[in-house]
Amino acid sequence: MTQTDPAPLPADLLPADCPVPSVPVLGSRKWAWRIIRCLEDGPRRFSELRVPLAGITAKVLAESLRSMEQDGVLVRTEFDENPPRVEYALTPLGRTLLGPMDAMCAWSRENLAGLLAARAEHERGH
Amino acid sequence: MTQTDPAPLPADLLPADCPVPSVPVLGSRKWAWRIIRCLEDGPRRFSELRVPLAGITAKVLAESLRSMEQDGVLVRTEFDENPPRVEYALTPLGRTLLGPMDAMCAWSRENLAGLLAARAEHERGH
DNA sequence: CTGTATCCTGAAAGATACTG
DNA sequence: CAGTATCTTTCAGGATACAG
Repeated sequence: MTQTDPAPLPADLLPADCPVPSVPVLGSRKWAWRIIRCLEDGPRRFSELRVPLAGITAKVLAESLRSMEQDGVLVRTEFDENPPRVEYALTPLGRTLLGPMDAMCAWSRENLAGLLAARAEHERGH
Repeated sequence: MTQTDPAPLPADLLPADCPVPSVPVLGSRKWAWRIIRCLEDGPRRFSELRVPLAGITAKVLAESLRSMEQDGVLVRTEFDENPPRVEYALTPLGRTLLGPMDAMCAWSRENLAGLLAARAEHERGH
């Protein structure tokens, strides 16, 4: 930073192209990615989400949904009925995530097998 | 899990219903995203990486690099010199990540301010 | 049905000291 | 220079029980 390096990697290299260390909303929240996918085709109820998100607990699902609601990528709508009914839907902002996600999903589909193979190879060798 | 799950898949990698639950390599590793960015323009030495990755410890950087090497997205090259010199570079596979990452970075640039505002709003009001 | 309230675990990260 | 070795911390996630 205050040093005089011959050919250093500038400390501001990252902010120029990548403002954040990881992807907001999707980083550091295990289920966020899949939750968004499950809402892609329309609003879903709490219990509806639990089916495709096999294994998720109510607690974690509720936490994830609340967090994502605070980020503005989905909205929670509570209907005054009995039994209670709550729906979650992507916001317009949330929908803008789908494009970038598609790119990442395509990459994963194409390279997941190779990744697993590479890791297995390394584990055998050492 | 105490459940009797008939198909125990790598829960962090393989989807139940959605394409990909999270991004391999980039998910669940805080610094991976930025490390790849730092290698985008060419090989870098260990100490060179520590500059733009301000705050990362040697331990975490080494761990992250090892992990990513095992995934096959980067290679570690050790030169037999004194003082020791080691370079890290993206593999062709690693380079294929840059495209999808660009899409995500663009999204972040465009929406980060809005996200922070939305969260701040939620924390203030409710 | 849609959650909360607790308690617990585990993996990644950070702090610090040391080494070939 | 390029790491390793420990130790501690942190916090998302999971198990379970309970509630409006």
